Amino acid sequence: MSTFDGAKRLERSFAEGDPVEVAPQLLGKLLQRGALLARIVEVEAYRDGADAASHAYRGKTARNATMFGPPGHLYVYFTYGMHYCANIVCWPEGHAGAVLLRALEPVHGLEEMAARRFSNERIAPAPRPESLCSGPAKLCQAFGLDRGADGFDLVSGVEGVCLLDDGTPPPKEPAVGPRVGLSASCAARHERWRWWVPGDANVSRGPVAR
DNA sequence: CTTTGGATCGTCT
DNA sequence: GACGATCCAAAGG
Repeated sequence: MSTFDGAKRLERSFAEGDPVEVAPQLLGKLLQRGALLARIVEVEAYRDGADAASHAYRGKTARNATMFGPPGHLYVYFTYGMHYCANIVCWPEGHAGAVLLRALEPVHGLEEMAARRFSNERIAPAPRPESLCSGPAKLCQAFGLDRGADGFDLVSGVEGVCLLDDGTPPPKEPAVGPRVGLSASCAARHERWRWWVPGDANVSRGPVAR
């Protein structure tokens, strides 16, 4: 598990706090898996029993158990019958919270990402780089993350996936807005707990994207 | 350009 | 039995 270009692993303490505080700080950090490397450009925060949009809202279950575990681990869930989404677990063990990775800027391994995203068929023309990781399910597909990756430790990186810091600071003034995909009846749909790098081409296309 | 509908199944009511 | 922390292709302006 080699790091990249002198980038350093994130400390576990980085994820020990409130996901609403941690999320914007993750903008600019790197996700690595083998030769794959990409920079985080869009995130959302999810809390616990006080956040009606969170998987942890109604307590611990088999699906969301990782959210209640120690910080700095990967929480991957299956949704819509065909997609996976990846989160970074926050808060100390026993307290559930996470940051959803919504979009990444591909840095290395674009061809491998494209191969996972667009299996078989067309090798050329090469897909636009912004089509590889510009959504929570897209980035999971590009990185090959599924329920088998749930619980991976992103700090030690022992399972082959880790978070790195190459010194790039988060934006001083990140763009902010409401979270994407919440139903009209969700009590927490107005919370502005989505952050992204202003103007980044890899940010997901949502109702109020960009 | 924007809008719509289909795919597809684990999870919780 | 209903509903997703989604994506894509196709249809409509």
